[in-house]
Order: sequence, then structure tokens, then C-alpha cells
Amino acid sequence: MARQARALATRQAVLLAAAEVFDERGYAAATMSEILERAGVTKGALYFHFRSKEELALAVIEGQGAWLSTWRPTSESPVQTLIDLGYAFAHALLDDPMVRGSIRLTIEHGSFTQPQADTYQGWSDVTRGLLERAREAGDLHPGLDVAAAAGVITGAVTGIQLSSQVLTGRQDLVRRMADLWTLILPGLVQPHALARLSVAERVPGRS
Amino acid sequence: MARQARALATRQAVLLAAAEVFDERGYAAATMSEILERAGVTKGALYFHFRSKEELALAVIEGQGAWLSTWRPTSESPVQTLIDLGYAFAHALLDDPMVRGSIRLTIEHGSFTQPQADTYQGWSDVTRGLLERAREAGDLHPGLDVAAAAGVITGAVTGIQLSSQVLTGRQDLVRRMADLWTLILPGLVQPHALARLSVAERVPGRS
DNA sequence: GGTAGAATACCTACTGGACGGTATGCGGCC
DNA sequence: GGCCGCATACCGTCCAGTAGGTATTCTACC
Repeated sequence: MARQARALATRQAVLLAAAEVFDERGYAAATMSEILERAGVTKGALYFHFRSKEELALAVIEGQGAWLSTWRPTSESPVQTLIDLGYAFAHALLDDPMVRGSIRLTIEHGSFTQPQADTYQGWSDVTRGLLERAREAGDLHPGLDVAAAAGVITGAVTGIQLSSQVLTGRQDLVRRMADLWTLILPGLVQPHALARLSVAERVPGRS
Repeated sequence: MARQARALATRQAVLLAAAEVFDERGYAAATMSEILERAGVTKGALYFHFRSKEELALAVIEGQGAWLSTWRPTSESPVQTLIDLGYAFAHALLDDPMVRGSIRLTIEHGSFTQPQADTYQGWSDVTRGLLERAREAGDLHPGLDVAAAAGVITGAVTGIQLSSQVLTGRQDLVRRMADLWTLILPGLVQPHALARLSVAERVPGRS
């Protein structure tokens, strides 16, 4: 047990360092040397836990699927939950190295296409689920194609994040997220539902 | 003159091959060997025209700025022009290897940050210019923040394109573009202007 | 319009270094 | 004492870039 704890600690250190390096350099440009140096770990230790660079990258990508699956609705209103999810994701991108690294690896399509498609699909599914609940609640425009809207929102969030990163190092990410909702919501929800929504970021603690 | 023609041909062949390989593999994973092999050119020829891998990548990125600057308005209506620009860009992504490679290099932020920021800024500026003309024409919602909307649209198009590529190899890109406009336009333009717009792709040849 | 010579355009062979991965050994906890 | 967890030294490969030679085409002059 005690030694398992130590092993887990080094494993986590490697994962974290890998996420950081993948985030900064991308998969191909990242070197194992930099990862193990930053983790304060030797090559033997790293390759004991991960058999290859690719396996390590896959483990980092997994970390972000984990983040999404821990997300719990924050409101009775599905659309409000979706908005909150966007802001939560923005803050994860700012604070959580694992999410950052994972997103970079997902965006850089390359050797491993399947996990990336899964990531997009996962986000699209969550979005779609919320939108379908919103439609049942009568919040959405009647003719709206829910699947199409979910695809657009997922893609738009991806792109917003990317352009924010390139232009300002993600400093204006939260503002851009607000801009996105401001622009998109009128095409999504009916006016009476729009009035009940908080487009700006909500501080947690209220229902 | 005749020798310039030959040199220009090989230079173009190298640029094209480079764009393809960068598009398929990304900057770091792309190898000069594959580029010169695909171009049917030897190493000496390549390094005569481009002094380094980075210079070659920058030349590919330039090609896309060139594409954007050759774009000419297609309609009296600025918003309709913006929609058409989106579709034109989608088809360029499907057909023009230079645009494809350039976009991949722009999305993969890495060693050269400045040209990428310039690319985003260029798109954002064009979009913003069209939106400002639309506002002067009274087409937009009165309170709309034009700069913010331009940023969102640029980012959204980027993301749409990315997710379409990962999920379907860009097969559904045009449809996703239509979904984007359907969702965004109600938050952008006033109803009376919306009625005059063609959200679906227009075949060229009519005013 | 033919030729000398000088750029221009390109070819081949090579190099130094870095990188992912491995083999083997060793200490400490059960 | 045995295995888990790690450390170290090493290997084969591949890659960006270069050195130096060769072919091709333009210019100049006759």
C-alpha cells in the first residue's frame, strides 16, 4: 500500500508534466526528456508507468473526458446549465493543466484520430442532451434542429478557445464566451425563456 | 526569363507539396524528406528556394492571407457577403491544398506565434468591416457589439471547420456552415434584414 | 548567331545531434 | 527473499541542414 502510494504519486507527476508539455509544445514537438525532467523523474520510472509516448498522450486525453463526466447540472434550466458549463470549461482551461494539455492534443489531429473524435462527440452529446431537455421544457424555437445546434455550439466553443489562446493567451476567454452566448441565444431560445437566463457568468452558490 | 519560369515551377511544386504535408501531418511531424519526395525535387533544390523548414512554413501561411485578400464582395448586402465568404472559405478548405495547409499551421500554434495572430486578426478585421457596413445599413440589432460579434464569428468558423475535419474529414463542412448561420443570424440582424438573406449556399451567377 | 563566361538553379553525399525506446541492474518495502 | 518501483547507460534511427560539385540558362560581345 505504502509503495503503491509512492508509485501513484510519480505516475501523477508524470501525467501532470506530460499534460503541461503537450499543452505548450504539441504532441510531436514535445520530448520525453522534457516531460521527465519537469516531472523530476527518470526515464526508467516514466517507461515503467507508460509504455510509449502515445500511451502517455492517450492518458492525458482521458483526463479531460474525466473532467467532463464529473460535471453536474447547476440549474433547473437546461440552457442555463449549458451556459454555466461553458464558463466552467473556460475556467478549467485557465486553471487545470490536464484539461489544457488534453484539449491541445485533441485539437491536433494526428496519429490517433479516434480518441479525438470521441472527445468531440462527448461534448456534442452532452450539449445535445441539454438542448433536448430544453426543447421538452418549451424553451427552444420550435423548428430548431437540436443536433445541428449542438454541433455548432461545440465547434464554436472550440474555436473561441483557440482564437483566444492565439490572440491573448486566453486572457479574454471568459469575455469571448459571454460574447458567444450573447450572439447565439437569440437563435436558440424563445424570448420568454431568454428573459430568465443569465448570459453573463454566474457566481456559484445560488439556485 | 525562361530560367525564371523553371525556377518558379519548382518553387511552386515545393510550396504545394509542403502545404499538403503540413496539412496532413502538422508542422513538427512533417519531414522535409516527405515534402521534397512529393514535390519530385531534391534537397538541394528545396533549400535553394527556402532556407529552412520554418521559412517554408511561413510561405505556406502567406498563401492563405493571399487567398483572403483576393476575395471580393459578392452582394450589395454586407451580411450576405459575409455568408458567401463563409461558404467560399469552406470550398477553399475542401479544394485548395494551400489553404488547407495554411489553416493547419495557423491552428497549431507553436514556434511562430505572430503570423498566426495576424491570420486570425485578418479574418476578424474583414468580418468586422462587413458588420460595420451592415450596421450603417441598419441591418444589425441596435445594441450589438460589432467587434465582439466579429471575434465570435471568426472563432466559430475556425471551430466548425476543425470539428468537421475531425469527425467527418470535412465532408459535412458545408452543412455545418449552414447550421452556423442559421443559429447566429437571429442574434445578429434584425428581422426585416433577415428576410432578405439567403442562409443556404448561393450558386454564383446572380446578383 | 555563335561562343565565353557568369550567374542561376539544382544534385549528391554527408554530418552532428537529438529522440524514442530498451536492457540491465539495484534498492527498499512486504 | 522476492517483487515492485525505479535508476543508468546505451542503441539504432531519423532528421534538419550543409558542403561542394554540376548542369542549365542568361548576358555580352563579336
